Amino acid sequence: MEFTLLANDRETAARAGRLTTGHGEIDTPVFMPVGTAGTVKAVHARELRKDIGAQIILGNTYHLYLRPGADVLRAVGGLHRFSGWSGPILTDSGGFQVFSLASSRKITEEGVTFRSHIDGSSHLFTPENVIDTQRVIGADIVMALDECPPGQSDHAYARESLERTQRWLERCTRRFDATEALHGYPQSLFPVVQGCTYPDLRERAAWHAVSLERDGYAIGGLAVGEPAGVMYEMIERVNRVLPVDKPRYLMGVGTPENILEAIALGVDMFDCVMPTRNGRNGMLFTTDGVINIKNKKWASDFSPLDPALLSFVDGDYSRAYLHHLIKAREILGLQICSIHNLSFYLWLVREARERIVAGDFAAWKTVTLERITRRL
RNA sequence: GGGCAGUUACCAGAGUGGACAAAUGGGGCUGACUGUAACUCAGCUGGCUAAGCCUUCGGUGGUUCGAAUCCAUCACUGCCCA
Repeated sequence: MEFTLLANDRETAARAGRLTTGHGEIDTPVFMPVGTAGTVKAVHARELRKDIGAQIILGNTYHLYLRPGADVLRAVGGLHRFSGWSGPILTDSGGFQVFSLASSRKITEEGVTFRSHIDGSSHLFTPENVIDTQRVIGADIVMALDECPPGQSDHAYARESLERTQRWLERCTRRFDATEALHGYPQSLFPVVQGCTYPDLRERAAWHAVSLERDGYAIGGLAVGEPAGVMYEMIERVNRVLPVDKPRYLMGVGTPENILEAIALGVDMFDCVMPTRNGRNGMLFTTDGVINIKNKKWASDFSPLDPALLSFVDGDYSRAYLHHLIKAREILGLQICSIHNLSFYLWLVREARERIVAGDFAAWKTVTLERITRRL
């Protein structure tokens, strides 16, 4: 996997680059729609590719391992073929589920034992078998198994957790380097830098990750309850250590504001469920501000979803019609909201990239944030 | 004309002597959602000079210490029979 830096912003640490994978090129900064269970919820692969312009999407090892299972994915030849998405894929290791499914898992040195949220059965995820599963899934970028601790963890636990995550990372790296891609194209392993909100731990984690010399590096364990300012500080600290010539991936973040701020700090890759989940819950991100489409005030507003017409749904459907669909719990409403919000997120990072290249990113960011964070 | 059932907050609809400003749903209003157990979740939804008070359960008049709940009567609605 290759990463080429094309431009650096003058005032901030923002940069524009290009990442080359076995399934095509990715312009950075990039936003990666989340497709946990082998589908970006409510969105066709064709829409992702053609209408939304997604360049890479996510999958999740934990969810795909439980269902459909490794046997099916091995038999079909990987997730690309299975899902009909022919672009690059990144899979999370299940590390986030250590956080989000905290009530049904147990951490040991060996790995994490989950109680399946589907049928209650127990499954041990180790650094080694998580790599093996991701080989089967065939993601272009695979993530190391990590623990994502809660934002308010104390230093003692944060350190204990980090050190275990580091040992897991070394095991992941050994397994990854000892195995080969199964489906005829290369894969890359990204370490995840943890350390909660403690600068010393973050820096130590970053140095450790860098020492393993991978194709890119992820920053995890943020936006899990800590204030945004603390998150930015952690990103800045870590990015001072990460090599400039490798892509940096901020996992699971975030709001449009979080993303622009993180781009300014030198982050290249993002993913977040916010555009899709919040969309399904009736929240629309637009270039004019945020809309709660459930509100009655949209019932007779026949204007486009977004005046900037970021995707075909924006002009084809009115706010009133979408209000109706969501109130009537029609499935099309979920599709429209998801397509629109993803289009908005992709527009946001694409525009950021152009501004970095053009040299006026900082000024554009200020004006844009003021506009898009209004509540309509 | 006769019989039966009913009339409760924006709508539907529980409640059938005190714990009732009145269950529950819908609707409405807020808020949340950040590597997805989420088309989900939480709060509010009679009025006010607001930890208290006031006015409500078709209208009126009773019974009772006390009535949305019991009685009488009037009005209206639905169904059935003629």
